[in-house]
Amino acid sequence: MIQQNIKIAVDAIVFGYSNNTLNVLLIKQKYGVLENQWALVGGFVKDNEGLQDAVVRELKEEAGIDVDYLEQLYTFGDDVKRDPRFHVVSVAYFALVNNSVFTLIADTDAADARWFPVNNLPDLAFDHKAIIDLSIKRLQSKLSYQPIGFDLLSASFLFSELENLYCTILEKEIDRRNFRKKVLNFGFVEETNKFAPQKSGRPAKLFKFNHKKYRKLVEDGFVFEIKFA
Amino acid sequence: MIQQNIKIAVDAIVFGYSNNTLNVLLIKQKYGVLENQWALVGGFVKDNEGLQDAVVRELKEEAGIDVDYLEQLYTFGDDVKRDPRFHVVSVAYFALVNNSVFTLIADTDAADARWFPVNNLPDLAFDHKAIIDLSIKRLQSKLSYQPIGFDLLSASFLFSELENLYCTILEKEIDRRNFRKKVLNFGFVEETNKFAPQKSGRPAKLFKFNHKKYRKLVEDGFVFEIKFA
DNA sequence: TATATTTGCGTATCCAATACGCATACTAAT
DNA sequence: ATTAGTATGCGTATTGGATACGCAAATATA
Repeated sequence: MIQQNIKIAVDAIVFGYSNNTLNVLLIKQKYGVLENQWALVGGFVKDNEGLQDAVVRELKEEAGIDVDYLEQLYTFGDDVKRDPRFHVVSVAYFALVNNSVFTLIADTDAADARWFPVNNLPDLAFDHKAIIDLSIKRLQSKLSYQPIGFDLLSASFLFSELENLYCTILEKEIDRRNFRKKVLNFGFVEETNKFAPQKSGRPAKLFKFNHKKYRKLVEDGFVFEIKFA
Repeated sequence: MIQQNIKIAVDAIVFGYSNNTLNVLLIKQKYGVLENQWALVGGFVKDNEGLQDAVVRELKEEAGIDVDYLEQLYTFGDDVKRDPRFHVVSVAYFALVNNSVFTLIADTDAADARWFPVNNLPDLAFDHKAIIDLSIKRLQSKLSYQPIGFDLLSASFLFSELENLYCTILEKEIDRRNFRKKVLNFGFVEETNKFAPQKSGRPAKLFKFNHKKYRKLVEDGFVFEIKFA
């Protein structure tokens, strides 16, 4: 049997969107080496535990949440000193939660969990800042060719919310009217008969993302894509 | 210190292109558990060795090559029994070699190395078949938004070769004339004053991919993209 | 009643992708 | 020689989707 002194960890970069701001979930552990240090949700993989299972477990233990979207991002292990204690390879996962989860984050036994706006992050443990930077790039590019923006909103949402989400995350100006036309043309974003609680201006209909219709379209060869000049 | 009985390995999926065929590099190890079994190039990461360093080392040891393109593909570790002996997480890397490397592969001390056409693979060790399938999908999609096709050809190449490469890998028909127009329009594929050894038909100029020009264009905001109906 | 504000729909324009015609330059066969 | 065959290289017409706008509708507020 091979002798090897490398540990495997997983980390989760969880994004939430609220009030026109993109946020990342960070935790401050109550005990251990990372006490008093903000860090990504994560920890060591257990023997006979799958990687994704490990992430799901850590998300539950440390932040008390289930996420809406989860995919592997990248495995960090080129710098053997990224953890100063010993050689750790970390498999980072990219996760999204919708607005209702966003509002419900609470501290757990293990850690203090909080949302931080991506452009106002505290000092972070290890190379977690670099990992978050990579995730943001991934989120930006994914937004263009996969309908993951909907995972950051509530089940029903306003067009202006969807539009602002794209604007703020991609840091681009987009034409409201052309955006609407294009998205409605896809056919999987449907208007409901409900209206949003009134603010100012003309009352706005609530819309829904029809997952079933989207899957069907993809099966028939549809390729999602949203671009801006 | 944490106790953990998981091993970390790396695997490389190396693609080569020749005679209108996409090939994968496989090895049959001369000793050990994988004797007489075709498998991807790979092995366990050493203590205090970076992941990418490990891949580069294995490629040299087992196949005697340096690759032209290398990037992390995916980390396989959801199935804790993917290696029946013990729990192994494998970080898979995606690699490309150009035509001159392709012709030079030789057996090494460690293993017998051979190219196999992707549509005619032998039985493979572990989950290596699934890993290759994923790589092919990655190659197909990368071809559309990164100029990696050039890494599979010689330094100078015919337009028909580039064209066939796209056709065979993407399994699509494309209009020769429009393809040529589009690629030349990019500005980083330049004609040389050399001609290819004559076959039949009108003599064809050799072309080159100008890396420097490409990088400059990208800096100025150029986004590579090649699509087919 | 006027003003501000946001929503929702429609049309004109333009550019890049597509479809396709055809001359060119060679080899090979008769 | 002449003809057929083959692959290269260049050009133009068409079109469909992205872009740029104009503007009416429906509410709150002053």
